[in-house]
Amino acid sequence: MSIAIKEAALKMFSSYGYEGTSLAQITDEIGLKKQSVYAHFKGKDDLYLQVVREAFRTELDRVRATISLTGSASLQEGLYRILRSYVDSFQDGSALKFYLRTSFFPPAHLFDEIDGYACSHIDTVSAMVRERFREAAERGDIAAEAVEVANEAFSALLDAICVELVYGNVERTEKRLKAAWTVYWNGIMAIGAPSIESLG
Amino acid sequence: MSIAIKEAALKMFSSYGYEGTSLAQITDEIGLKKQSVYAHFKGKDDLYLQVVREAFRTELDRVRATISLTGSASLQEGLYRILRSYVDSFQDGSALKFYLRTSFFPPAHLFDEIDGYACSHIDTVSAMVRERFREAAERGDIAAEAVEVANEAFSALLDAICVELVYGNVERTEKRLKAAWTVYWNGIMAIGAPSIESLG
DNA sequence: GTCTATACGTTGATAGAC
DNA sequence: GTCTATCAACGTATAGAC
Repeated sequence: MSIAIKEAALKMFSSYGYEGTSLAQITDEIGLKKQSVYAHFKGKDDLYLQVVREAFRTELDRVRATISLTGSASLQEGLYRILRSYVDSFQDGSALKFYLRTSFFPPAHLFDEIDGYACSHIDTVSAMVRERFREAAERGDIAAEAVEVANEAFSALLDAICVELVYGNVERTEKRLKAAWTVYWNGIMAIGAPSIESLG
Repeated sequence: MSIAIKEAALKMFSSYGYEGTSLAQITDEIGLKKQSVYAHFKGKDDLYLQVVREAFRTELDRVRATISLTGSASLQEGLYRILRSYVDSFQDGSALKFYLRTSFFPPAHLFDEIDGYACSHIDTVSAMVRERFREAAERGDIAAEAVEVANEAFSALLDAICVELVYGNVERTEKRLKAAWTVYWNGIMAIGAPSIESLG
């Protein structure tokens, strides 16, 4: 039952936020009375933070698995598959949706704790992706001097996809992904390459 | 006094959200009692929606003025100045900060109205920027076939900058802007140009 | 573990004196 | 227009029967 509460909480919190979700709304989802929450959690904050920790863990595992699967693919294919995985895994009740909302606008009194988790998550993901760029540079697929810029720009691209997911819908996100990816890939291939103008 | 209430409301709402901000918190900011709000507004929703409308208007005016000022600049210079203006204008009590929060996660019972404003805002900004791309294509500064893709990717870049503003800080945003802009500009210049590989 | 009953603070909102 | 007083509703949280 404790996991049913956390599942319902994840769903409601990611749709309505911490302050916008009451314990009654959560328990109504699974046909329970709000008082029963206190048999499993110390209170609302405890429930929320447990959901935070599990969702962040789940989300990191998902990203790690996705990146791991791209090990044998080309850089181009691998990066694109990573981006696509975000679109594919975003839905109601998903750890990704909750992660995005709570990272962007955490409840003020829990900011420090959540910000710690969020920064750690971002750094870890960035480090894993950077490793892909490094390997690609070693193979000569991209310029060595492009690694840091490409990695930073990739995290920006990732955020842009996430924004469209929380803000718009899947169709709009597909369109954005297509355009931004084209520009991004052309852009990192041009770094360290002979410039267009000097060839003109 | 009515504008003082709206200023305080803008600040609190953008930091703590609709549900996370009480009328008492707003009036405390300016040494007023919460009951006095009802002499100027019908209620919390009325206050919030008036703040929404004014902030969206202010933000659109700001963007329009910025883009207008880039009329004589090159595409490269103009686009970069637009991006920079977001970084420069983001601060506590700014219409931009409020706009971002309420657009991303509006209170559920006001979703339809706010979503309407937000979509209108995005479409208007996108149209203004598209005009810059169109002019650049006419001058031959970019490929004609690049206009739509460049515009869509630019709005993605813009969102990525905004995410870093609400999420991180100005320094991190500067770093991201530098990297993402380099990749973006290289990327749109490569569209319609002879590919790197075909020159190798 | 879940329920009913209850406590208690805070919320948005109204009435009326000044 | 701002204040004090007051309200009903809802929030989190606790106590105790089953």
